[in-house]
Order: sequence, then structure tokens, then C-alpha cells
Amino acid sequence: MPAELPESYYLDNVLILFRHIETVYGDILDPTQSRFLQDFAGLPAASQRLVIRLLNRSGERFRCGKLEYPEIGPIAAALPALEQAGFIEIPTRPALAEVIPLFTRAELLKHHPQRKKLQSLKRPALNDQLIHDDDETYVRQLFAQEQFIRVLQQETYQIFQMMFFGNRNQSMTDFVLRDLGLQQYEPYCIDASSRPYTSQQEVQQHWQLYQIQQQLEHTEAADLNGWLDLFATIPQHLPRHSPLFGKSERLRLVIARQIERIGELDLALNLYSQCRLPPARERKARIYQRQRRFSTSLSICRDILDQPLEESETQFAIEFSARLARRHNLPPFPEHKISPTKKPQTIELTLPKSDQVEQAVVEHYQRQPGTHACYYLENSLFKGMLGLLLWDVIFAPVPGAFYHPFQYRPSDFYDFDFIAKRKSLVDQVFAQIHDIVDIWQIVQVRWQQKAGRMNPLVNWNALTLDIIEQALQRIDTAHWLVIFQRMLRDLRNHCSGFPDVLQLPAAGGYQLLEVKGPGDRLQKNQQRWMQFFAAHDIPHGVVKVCWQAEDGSKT
DNA sequence: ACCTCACACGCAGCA
DNA sequence: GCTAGCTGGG
DNA sequence: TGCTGCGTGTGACCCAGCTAG
Ligand SMILES: [Mn+2]
Ligand SMILES: [Mn+2]
Repeated sequence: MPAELPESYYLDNVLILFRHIETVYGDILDPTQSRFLQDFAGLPAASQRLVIRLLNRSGERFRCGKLEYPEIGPIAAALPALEQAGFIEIPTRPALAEVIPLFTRAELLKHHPQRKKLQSLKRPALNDQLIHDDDETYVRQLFAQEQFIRVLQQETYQIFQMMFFGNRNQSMTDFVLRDLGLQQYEPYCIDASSRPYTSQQEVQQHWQLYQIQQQLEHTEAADLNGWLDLFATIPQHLPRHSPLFGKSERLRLVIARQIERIGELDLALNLYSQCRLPPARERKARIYQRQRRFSTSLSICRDILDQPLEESETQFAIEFSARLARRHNLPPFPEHKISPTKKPQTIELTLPKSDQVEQAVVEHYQRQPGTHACYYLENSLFKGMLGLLLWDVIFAPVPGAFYHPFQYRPSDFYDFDFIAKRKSLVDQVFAQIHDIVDIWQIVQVRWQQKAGRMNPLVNWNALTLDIIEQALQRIDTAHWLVIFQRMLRDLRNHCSGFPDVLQLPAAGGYQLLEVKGPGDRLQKNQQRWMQFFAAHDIPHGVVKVCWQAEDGSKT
């Protein structure tokens, strides 16, 4: 039941955002930014509204006659102040290429002398043709009665939003979604002094990283120099644990990977050496193998095993080095002579074809008299339970964690030291938990208090209190706790890969089952959970599904 | 939804 | 006329 | 042949209206 918004909603929101920028960033605004805010404040209301309407849209050029906003009234009256203050430009004769796309096909063809001939062209070709022709009398006729405007300051407006949100993925829409009640945020405390950027340089660097990210998408796969040029523009020497560093590393890895695909292996090795984060070392080991430099490849694996950054790195180094040694008759690492990967127990089911293989398996078990209940939960169960238990830890007012009201998680949630920073709070929660009833007490209350509010671990649509209650009745306290501990060791990498299905046999107990359709296999993170379950006597297995042959036809 | 990210699927390359 | 895809809007 | 890696597709608020084809 969405709430109604006041007519002035978009201006209200922008004023909140601008005010926030002024208070939080007063010391680091550049002249363009300061002037924007100052000039905007001096505009009449209708002009403020219009320019925000325009800035919130995607293009920069508009036909005035096509603009209609009842809350603004006559557009023409709002324009002079905007032109005066440098928020719009009113070109006397706009470039054809810029404005032809603003017309519909019908409008373009209506008065064209050769409309019959142009009729067959597709829209992009029609644009090109008309721009190329640049027919004086046609254009004059087309532009008669038309006034064009170009909105300026788009970039500054976008930068303000980035400065407010700390990213470019959120926007003014987030205000609306919240106010409509479509998104509920936890009302955490925002430390008045905390902000995502501490200098104009950081702002510019983050902006630049987004620009590079965009350019990556427009770079031809085989354009070696294009990729290398972009790599060279990525800011270096960013602080090791800043968000900007992470983004810069990801861009470097993407480019290095592309160079690898192109086949410039030595170049790729060089680029990977400039990356600190996984999977840089894994990629290097693979490249050395391709180059048949087996001992170098093995020594990279050695490095990884000595100082792994993630469990996935360790898993890679163990399996890859063992394979390499076996295939090429080299001495394996002594500590990994015996392959530690035990395969989980697998059962096969032949089921009638359905859309979703997981759903088919759930329905199969639900039909079995030996099954009490069966749910397709994947990551939602354990993530959700942990998120509910640690609610107050996640939203604790740690300095710098929250800087605007639209965060569904603290800014440092995936940092390696997230838990360490909140250790005493985490310990307090787990100190209260001795058995299932303790978990139920906390979770059940939390569910009532917080239902629907966003939390990085809780997917409200996938769970019900009833499912949670049943899961708690079946899964041992020790199992819950040991799974939570593993998740907390690495929130980024250990909160996925859970088995698809929770099956509750009528006889008691439970099973975590990963469903595999034909041609699907356990992923790496799923394997790691299975190994972990085996080590901790947590009942688990794989269900391999074959589709039943359809009656009559089909293979 | 912040640093998109889960997951399944299907093809190709390799001992 | 119909519809898929996009944009704008709350 | 079986194993493995790699690349890709598909979700992500929801609706109305316009446009191209
Ligand atoms: Mn799954
Ligand atoms: Mn599965």
C-alpha cells in the first residue's frame, strides 16, 4: 500500500541532499561545486523544480514544447533564470545530430519531401540520413515552433549524489522508494562527522574509477592497447583498505584477465603482479602452467599456501598443485600428498521435467511419507538467522559505518576487520546462546521488531518464522554455532554456497541437500561447505536429478 | 543496495 | 492493432 | 571419457505511456 508523496517531493529530496553536502563537505567543495549550490539556492521555485526535473532525466537536450509538469506551470517562464545562472543553455541553432533523436519518426517524416523513400529506413539509419542531408528548408520547417534547451551541470549534480551516497549505484530514486514504503531502512545513528570521502581528491578518484569502469564496457575485446591504456590510468597507491582500493583492484584484475584472454601471457603476468587481491596469484599460476613453466607455477602455489588471503585461494593451490605435480611427474607438496577432497554422498532421482530443478526436488520430498517438511532456502536460512541474531551488531553506531539514511549495511561490512571491530558486541550475543531456545527467543523477537527492514544477511521473502521454528527444532545448537563461526570468518566469501534444500525427515533430524540438474556440478564454494559439513558431522548430501523421458517423444 | 552478485547452464580444452 | 523495450514517474 | 575451466544468462519496486517495428 504505497503512501502518497507531496507534490514537491523531488525538490524536497534534492534540498535535503544539497544541505547534507554543504554541512558535511563544506571544507572540501571545489569552486564549481560551491557555485552550483549557491546559484541553485538563488533560483525561483519554478526554475529550481524544472532544472531538477531535467537533471533527473537521462539526456541533456530537450524540446521545450514536450515538457509538461503541472506543478511547474509554464516552462518558458522558468527558463530565463536558469539561463542566467548557467544551469541551461538555449542554443540559437542546435546541432542536428543532437536534436534529431528528440523527434518521433512520424514527426520527422511528416514534412519531408522524400518521406516515401525514407519510410523504409530503420530509426538509426533515418537519423543518420537526415543529419547527413542537413536540408536547409526541411530543417527550418522541422524547427519552426520548436525551442530547444540543453541542461548543464549534469556532472556536478551526479558528483553530489555520489558524494552523498558514497557510490554511483544509488540515486534520488532511493528517497522515493523509501518514502513510498517500498524499502525500509533500519533507523541507525548517523555520526554527524562521518562521510564517505575526506578530500576532493578522493571524490575525484572515485569518480575516475567509475569513468574507467564505463570505458571498459566500450573497449573492443581485441584492443590490446586500449586495455593497456586504461590500466595505466587506474589510480595507484590507494590506501590498502579503502573502498577505492578495492574498486581499483577489481578494474586491474578485469583488464589483466582480458589481456590474458587475448593471449599476451607475459604482459598479463606483469599486470597481475601489480594486483594484490585474489585471484591474481591463481591467474599467474595458471599462466605459468600454460607456458609450461611448471616449477614457477608451483612456487606461486607455495606462496599462496604460505599466506592465503581466502579459503578459495588455499583450495585452488592444493588442488591445482596436486594436479600439476601428478600430470608432469613432479614432487607434490608433502603436506598435501593425500587428496583431502572427499566427495559428498550423492543420491540420484528421476523426476518429471519442471521449470526449476530445486522446486522439483522439494515437491518430490514433500510427496514422500518419510518427509515431514522440505524447503528450498539456499543461502537464506543461515544468512537470515545470523542476520537476525546479530542485528544490533550490524547496525551498531561504529564511527564511519553510516553516513546517509539509505544504507542497508554498514560501509565496512565486508572489511576483514568488521567483526574484530565489534568483537565485544558479537561475544555478548553468543554468550547468551546456550541452546536452541536461546536462539529462538532472540530471533523471534527480532523478527517481530524488524520484519521487512533491510539487512545485508536477511532475505525476508525467503523465510517465515514457521520455517525458522522448524529448522531450530531439528538442527543442533552446535551445528548452528559452528556454521555461524565459519560465516563470520569471511562475510564476503562464506555467506554463499549453502545447499539448496533443507529436508526434515518424519523420523527426526535434518539434511542439507544440494540439488544438481543434468550437467550441473558442485561449485567451489559449495564444495567447501560440503567439506565443512563432513568435518563437523552435519548431515548433508547431493541430489542428482535426471529428467523423466516425456511420454511418447523427446530423448 | 554502497565493492552488483547469486546461481545454473552449456561449451571447449585437456590428460 | 499488437507488443517488446525503454523512459519517466511516484 | 571425465574432469575442469570459462563465458554467459537471469534476477533484482512496479506501473503507465510512448515508440519502433
Ligand atoms: Mn542453488
Ligand atoms: Mn543446486
